[in-house]
Amino acid sequence: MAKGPEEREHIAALYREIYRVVRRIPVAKVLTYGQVAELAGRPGAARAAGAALRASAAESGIPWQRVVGAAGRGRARISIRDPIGAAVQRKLLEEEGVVLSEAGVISLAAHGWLPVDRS
DNA sequence: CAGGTGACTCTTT
DNA sequence: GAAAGAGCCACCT
Repeated sequence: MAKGPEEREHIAALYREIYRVVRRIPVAKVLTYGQVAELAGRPGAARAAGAALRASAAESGIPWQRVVGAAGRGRARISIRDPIGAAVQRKLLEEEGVVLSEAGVISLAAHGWLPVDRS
């Protein structure tokens, strides 16, 4: 494939934007991967948002636990496949006040973050 | 370089 | 409402 320097910088810029968006999510609020991608200026790149967050898990200062998968109907749910990782995210969210059902489902009406409403 | 994978999402069965 | 299909983007082999 041989990615050119331009394309690589483009992707690096996308990651930086994704991290910027995630860092702005308030405590006890969540965004879906799709919303993060959209706010980062790349609608449709939800999967890329997931990859970016996976890579950022090791870094500090990024509240990755506040990004979840869209489940439709104003609902979202933990989307990490690995049971251990999912448990970690659940714990982090509960510690900051996010309410999750036993199946890991979160109400966006209660915890969904609307950037325009940031007061 | 091509094919497989997944922390995605929406539509249709 | 779960399961399957089809798009999507970047990563890894």
